[in-house]
Amino acid sequence: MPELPEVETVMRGLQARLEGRVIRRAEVRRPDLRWPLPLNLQTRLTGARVLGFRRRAKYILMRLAPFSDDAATSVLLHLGMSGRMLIRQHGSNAAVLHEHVELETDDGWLVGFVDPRRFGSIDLVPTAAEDAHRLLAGLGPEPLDDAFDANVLSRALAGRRTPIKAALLDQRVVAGLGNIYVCEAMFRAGIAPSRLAADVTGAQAARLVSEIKATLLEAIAAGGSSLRDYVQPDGELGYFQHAWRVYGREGERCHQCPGPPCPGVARIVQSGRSTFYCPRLQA
DNA sequence: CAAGAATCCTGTCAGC
DNA sequence: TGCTGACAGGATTCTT
Repeated sequence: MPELPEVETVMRGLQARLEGRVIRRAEVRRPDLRWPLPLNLQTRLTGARVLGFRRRAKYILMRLAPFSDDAATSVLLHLGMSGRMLIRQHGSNAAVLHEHVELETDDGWLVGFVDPRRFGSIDLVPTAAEDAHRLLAGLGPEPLDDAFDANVLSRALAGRRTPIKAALLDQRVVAGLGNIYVCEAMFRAGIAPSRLAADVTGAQAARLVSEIKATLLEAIAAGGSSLRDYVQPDGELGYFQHAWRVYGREGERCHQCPGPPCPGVARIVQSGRSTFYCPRLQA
């Protein structure tokens, strides 16, 4: 479930294992994921030292030290719907299904990119111009940045005749939210998902901003605290249990309705995707 | 232009 | 059990 908090947790796990290491061996096992992979990906990875990581929206950027004659390059990675990173020690391993890329570090660890649905992507980008990459250039503000505030959100929503749910999923409005965290943040902010973006008031935008930040921060904290070095015993990196208040809870009580019992979490479909919400608390 | 649908792909689960 | 259809955490591209 790679939305922003999961991607952040995956990135921290990669950082702990890869930062400062040299990639002794790289294996790119297919020519494409969502898009064609760079023809020189395997070559560029092999022998490269990993300098550091950063996250932008749901993308992970891994900076590589320059080879003698070229500019510093970053690997741009997106997990799509089903992408996972797998970390394990060299040796004693059966083949993993759908492991499309595998790295081996100079201290004997294997880092695998596993993605059954292949909606993920990997590209190379000059480190000096990471944000100019076509996949990053159009992204809206980072939700956890101070620059993402009520005014910024209000301006982004102004005039949009689309449901607030769809607007918050639009990565040009705010970058990093997905279906789960949008549902959770709207529930916490008491905003009905079908309300038109343009009709969200300034006060409601402020409430949304603060609940988006709180929801994401809590999830990141849960990921960091529930994983040892961000790796679970099975080697899966960065995924964790989290108790959603409404997501996936159709028919259950929301536990926040005052007075009479909650009528139950409702599920509707908006632009082809499930929305979970409390019909009484969200207006 | 904006908004919604269709699309890429595989795995899982409910229902028969 | 095996089959079928619905659905899944994303985001671009195609239609209206």
